[in-house]
Amino acid sequence: MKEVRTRFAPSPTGYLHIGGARTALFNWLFARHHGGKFVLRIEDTDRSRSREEFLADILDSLSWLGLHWDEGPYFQSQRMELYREHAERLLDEGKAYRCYCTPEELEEMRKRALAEGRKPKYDGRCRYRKDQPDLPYAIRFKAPLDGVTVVEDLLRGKVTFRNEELDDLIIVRSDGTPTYNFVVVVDDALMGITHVIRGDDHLNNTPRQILLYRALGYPVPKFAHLPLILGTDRTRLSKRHGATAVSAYREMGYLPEAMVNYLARLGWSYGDQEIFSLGELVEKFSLENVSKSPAVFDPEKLLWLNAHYIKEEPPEEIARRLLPFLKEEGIEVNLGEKLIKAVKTLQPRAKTLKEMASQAAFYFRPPTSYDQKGVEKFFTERASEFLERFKEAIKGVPFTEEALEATFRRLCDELEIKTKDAAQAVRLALTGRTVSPGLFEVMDVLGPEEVIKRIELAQTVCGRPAHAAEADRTPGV
RNA sequence: GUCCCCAUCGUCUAGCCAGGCCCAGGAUACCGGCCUUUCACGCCGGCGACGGGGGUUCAAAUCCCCCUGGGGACGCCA
Repeated sequence: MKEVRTRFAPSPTGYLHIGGARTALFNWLFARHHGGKFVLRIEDTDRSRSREEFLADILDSLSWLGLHWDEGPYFQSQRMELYREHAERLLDEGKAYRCYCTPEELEEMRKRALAEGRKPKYDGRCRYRKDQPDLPYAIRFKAPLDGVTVVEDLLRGKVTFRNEELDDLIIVRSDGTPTYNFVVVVDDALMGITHVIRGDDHLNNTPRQILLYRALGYPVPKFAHLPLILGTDRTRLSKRHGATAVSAYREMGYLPEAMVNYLARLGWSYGDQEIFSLGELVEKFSLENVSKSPAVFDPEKLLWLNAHYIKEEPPEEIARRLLPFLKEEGIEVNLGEKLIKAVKTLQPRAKTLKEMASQAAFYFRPPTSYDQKGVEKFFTERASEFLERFKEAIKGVPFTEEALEATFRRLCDELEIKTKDAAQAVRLALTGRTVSPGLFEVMDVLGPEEVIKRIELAQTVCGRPAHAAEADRTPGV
């Protein structure tokens, strides 16, 4: 059997978005699953809208997701000669013709057709034209006027189009540049693409493309049209629905593993399984299990998967990826033992790396203020006494979670203070907040000197009800 | 408007092709409980769907038809 070759062909007119990423993923998975090749091609024939910045974003995002291409990127802008030759050939063979209609005229015809409730369609007025006026012209493909064209879709089966529904599409613009439906055929044919896997929005283009393959004498590849990804309002996912760029999720602290896993399950399934690694996806992916109906993008489920991978991956790895997010928080640390320990305490608590960075901040700088409600509730005189005794007590025990907890509990009994109240006072002293990872793991990360230092700092505000009204102020004043 | 595609919990989906094992399973979200030094995690439980109507059949979520609904396409964009 012939080697499977798939491609992803984005146009650099926008960031790589969720939908494009899923198309890329499915193509990549299909090729990998069948031991074939995945080709990257950049469709930059629209020179005015293409931008370098978008190209970089697409390449970076694909790499970030782990979707490495075996060939390319090819650039259509560098293949113009090829398209010109093909167009010329069709012209010579009488399979295409010059059209002198102006865009304005065509626009006019379209409007009228729509207004009269007809399908807007070129009437072919230049098709039989014999003269060749000295005017700018576009080149149109001469499509059959009757009969049908059948698309054999791997997902949907036979889809039949009546040729009379199709019109003579423009393959070369009056400025000499080729159009999408034409270049895509030339390129897919020349690049030996065996399976064209793309969005449902291309299904209507497919019969025209098949006609072009035939006219050009190239073999027709297999097609599979994926259902579109929709926003919550059930219209095609777009910027209006919030963040849609893959890079935006990366910046928000999502892991590529979570994104890939989510994208894979959006329109594809494998029984009841929810969690898949890339390798597992390669092994299990099949077009047969791709659903035919459009799917609504659900950020909540993506978030859940992200939280899952944050919990599951090795702390060292998470710590490494956390670094840039810490930097954004103004925290410059190296990938040391303290960071890794801190990450361990945060793994079950953070849903994104960004969130984790913010939660981790207190490990690296002492509180500059204390949660106001917490101060009122927990920085009582009793707590003040407890802090003093606890501070002294821990100096005499080994600094391990177990020993610290034992000491803590003993002291609670002795001073007849509820563990909850004591714990919250200590938590507030150490972190400045009423919410944090477990007390003793926090202490373990901070180390004895820092713990004592922070308790002493807290003692300057704890147990001074007169000042409670202005709580949340800078401690030590 | 015309053409094309689609139709199971709010959402992602299993089941459908090879009808009975499905008064429909999983996940997420939400609600409740347990665990507990806070918050999470985790565990347990709950809520929640076969769009409607006709057929075919002993039997239909599963097969057929119609309706409805949703989406997409109709560019000298890709």
